[in-house]
Amino acid sequence: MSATWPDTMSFKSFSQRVNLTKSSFYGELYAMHDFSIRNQRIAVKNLQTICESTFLLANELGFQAMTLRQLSRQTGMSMGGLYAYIKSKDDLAELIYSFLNRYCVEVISDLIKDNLSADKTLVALIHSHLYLSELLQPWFYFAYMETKNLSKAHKRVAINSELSMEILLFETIKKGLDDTDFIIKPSSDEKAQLIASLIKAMLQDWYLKSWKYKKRKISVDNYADMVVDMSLGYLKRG
Amino acid sequence: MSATWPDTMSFKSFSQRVNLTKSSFYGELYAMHDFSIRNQRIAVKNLQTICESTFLLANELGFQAMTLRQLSRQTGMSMGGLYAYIKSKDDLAELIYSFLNRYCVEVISDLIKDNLSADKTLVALIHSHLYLSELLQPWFYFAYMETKNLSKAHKRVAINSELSMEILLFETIKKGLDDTDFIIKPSSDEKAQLIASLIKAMLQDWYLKSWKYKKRKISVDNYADMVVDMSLGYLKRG
DNA sequence: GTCTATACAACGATAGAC
DNA sequence: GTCTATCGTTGTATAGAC
Repeated sequence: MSATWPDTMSFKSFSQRVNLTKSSFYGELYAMHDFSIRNQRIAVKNLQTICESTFLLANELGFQAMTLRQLSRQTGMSMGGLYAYIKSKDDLAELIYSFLNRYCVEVISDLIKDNLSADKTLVALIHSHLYLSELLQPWFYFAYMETKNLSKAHKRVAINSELSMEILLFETIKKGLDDTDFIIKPSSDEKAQLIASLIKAMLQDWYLKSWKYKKRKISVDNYADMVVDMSLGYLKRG
Repeated sequence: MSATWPDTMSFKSFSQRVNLTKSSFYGELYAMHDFSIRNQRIAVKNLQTICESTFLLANELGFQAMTLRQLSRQTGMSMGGLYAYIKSKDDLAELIYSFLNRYCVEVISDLIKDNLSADKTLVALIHSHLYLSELLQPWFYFAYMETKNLSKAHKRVAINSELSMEILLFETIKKGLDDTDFIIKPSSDEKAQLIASLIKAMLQDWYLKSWKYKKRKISVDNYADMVVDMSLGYLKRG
């Protein structure tokens, strides 16, 4: 996750570059928070079980409706065992949310370092957001649906990070207008911002309705192409 | 809600046509379900209070997290008083969901009776969906976010009605391709369906992120124009 | 038609054994 | 590091007075 991004990005090449394996991913989660469990091998394995069970239950019933007794049954751990990893039920939601946030910021900020032209940056932003949400679909879905359950402080972070992708899109569109890569008539910041919002709505639908797209056998690459076509089509046409 | 729709539809003209007043709306809700309360005037007033309080709490905390004690406080009614209107907490969610569903089917089916050209139908579908969700924003938001809390039977209804708007869009796009109003290259049903999904994602963002658009002072008419431009732009360009 | 008072199940959380 | 047993709280729901 360091060299510049290639001009055409596929899900396959993205996955290879990010190189997200379960053990490295949950290893980072373990490293971030300081858990009372000292044995890393055991802790990482249990963290994975806890997170995946939470997604299974929360994405079916909602996080609030999910009880810790259900989670205990699903993970095969006891209530006491669970509480070795989480301070409270709310803490579990915040653990998941803040790790995802930190992880994504890392990947995306790595992406935009390269100083590409506006249209290439826009394409790269669309692709990488879709690919990242494809790799971490349950995490993205959970973060979107369960923001309500976060504490006030975390809620503010959630809203900011929700907006940061939109700001990136917006600034790229503005850059494209300045460089006359893009045309909007009549041109205005409000309009550029609205386009950014609409692009983000399309990006979010990929992980919010993933069951639908899987069922229709639409690949993330197909989806990305269509979003790019609609966005750039509009921006290049004027 | 009977005559044909005008060629250009604004939120104002839509509102006048649908003529949705609180008393008529909650009157219909009272008529649909049979409540034990015989005094219609009292019942309609209380139903409005209950629904609006539910939206206030559920859209802030989530429906599951909202307790009936909180709802009792918010409505100014006692627990016993509430239970004169609902059989259970889940019943409340289903009451809200199924009434919204019935109401929307009525309005939308009324709309597509007119046999307009594909592009006019598409514009009409986009406008009327946005306007309806603007008039009933808390209802739409609730229905989207709280589908998880419905019973299995209601969940299936929810998914079907979620798809029905998409099917309408899809069939309109296909009609436009047959009539060569629209161009997609290479043309395929999969692609037409994907466009329908993306349009719906943009429509949903209007009521899911309404706080954001209100804050930016973007009117539903502005939003509708942009969605139409992006959709028709793509479909007319090929 | 609405209230107060209460039943009782289920929840999150913890202490202490192992 | 994990389990069992248990605490206190809070939730949904109802019975009976008014």
